[in-house]
Amino acid sequence: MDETNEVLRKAPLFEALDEEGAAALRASVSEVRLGRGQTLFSEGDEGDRLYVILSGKVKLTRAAVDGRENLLSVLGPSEMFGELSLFDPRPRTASAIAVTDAVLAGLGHDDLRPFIAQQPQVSLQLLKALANRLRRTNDVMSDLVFTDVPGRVAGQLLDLADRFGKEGEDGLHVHHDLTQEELAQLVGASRETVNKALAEFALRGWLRIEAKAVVLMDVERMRRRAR
Amino acid sequence: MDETNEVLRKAPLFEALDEEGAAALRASVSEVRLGRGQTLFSEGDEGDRLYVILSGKVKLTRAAVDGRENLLSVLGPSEMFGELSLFDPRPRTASAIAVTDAVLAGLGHDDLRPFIAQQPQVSLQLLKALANRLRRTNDVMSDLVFTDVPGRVAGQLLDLADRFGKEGEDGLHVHHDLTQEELAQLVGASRETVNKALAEFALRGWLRIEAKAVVLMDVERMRRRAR
DNA sequence: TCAACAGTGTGACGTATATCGCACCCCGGT
DNA sequence: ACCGGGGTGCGATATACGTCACACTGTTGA
Repeated sequence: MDETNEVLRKAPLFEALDEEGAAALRASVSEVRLGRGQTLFSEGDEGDRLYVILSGKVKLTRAAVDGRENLLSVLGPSEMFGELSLFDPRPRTASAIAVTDAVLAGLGHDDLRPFIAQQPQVSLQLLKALANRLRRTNDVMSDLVFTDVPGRVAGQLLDLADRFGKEGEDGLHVHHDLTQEELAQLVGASRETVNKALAEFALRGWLRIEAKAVVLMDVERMRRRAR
Repeated sequence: MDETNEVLRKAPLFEALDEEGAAALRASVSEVRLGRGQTLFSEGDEGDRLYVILSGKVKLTRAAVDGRENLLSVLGPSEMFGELSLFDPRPRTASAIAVTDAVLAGLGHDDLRPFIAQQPQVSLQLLKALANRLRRTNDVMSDLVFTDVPGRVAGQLLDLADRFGKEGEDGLHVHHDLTQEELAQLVGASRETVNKALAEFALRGWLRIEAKAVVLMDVERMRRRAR
């Protein structure tokens, strides 16, 4: 539970609180452990909990009637999800599935409510988080309209690099933990097209493909290709 | 200024306040009048004001480098926009342009801040509004991925019908005030394709096309076509 | 140790949709 | 009254991408 506190401290929601408040909030946190591929909740479920990722990665997905899937986002440590149901008590509109083994902190609506009422910083922090998410989502939307598949793949890889990238000898290692199928669902394209785009980038020497990871070797060119 | 108060009273942000608070907030409101086609603010501008539409319609647009445009949304009376910059003080990420003559109430960051601190209902209301927007935006994103252009057009018309529709003798009148070009930008498609989709719907007797409006005559079929 | 299977790589083909081209029509301004 | 331009209707052509098909590889686990 020590690393729990460690990561929670960095989560925006807790950062806003004084030591006392943070301790009180932590007390009502429940820990959840998920194995790779395990579902935390599904579209349509009732839900009144918000989660902060302590370790691992989680994907948020939506399914069409015919079974096709679409990834809304992939989240990593210290990131938050499931807040929508707190302010808008309707069934979940996406499923949450662990991409890797993961540990989460779960926080109920009722536990959080008093903090919203008494500590304006908390609501402000939540508002910031939502505003940010909305901006990002709008960006993704514009990309879907304006940019072709290779461009979206490049953009998505750069985004993943920002969040999960580690600088190395031979380039920027992005261990995204996604299959190409999942990457395809994330950019709204078919697995095959994404595969071909990746192959093309590799051929040009812009990146190297590894298992569930890529190594970016020419970030500048990737950036130009994305827009 | 009487109708101003009338519409403001209905706006979610004000609904949450007691009479006293609402009066105080209204006092710091500034009124803005826009002519059709006039720009309120542009992508990249600094901005620390939020707007509530009192009358008329406003579109939020983003432009690609090559000049193509994409409509994020079209908003009508009592709807709010520009809040993102309040919690996340970065330049505006979209332009706001009047689709019809319009009157807006503008509210500065600094005017609103004390209310967020002291009246938790206000932040709660804002959180609800943002959560709702996020859900809608995610819906639109899924549509872009899953649904073909005619489907998206049908869906968008139904959405506009919900917000601007008026039941009439001969069907549900949706006076959206958009050119087909704008409608196309709203669903992320070309003007021509949207035109053909509309023509197809009209041919089947599902709707009638009027100047900057449509009359939905078979909502059920439209709804089935959308998903 | 091998079977089974999930994930990946790549070509052939079909199709939705963008792009281009043009004709028409309505409406507002001179 | 008429001209001009923005908005619309619609066919011909080009193309990016999805779908299908199959072969290859690596990993898991019996």
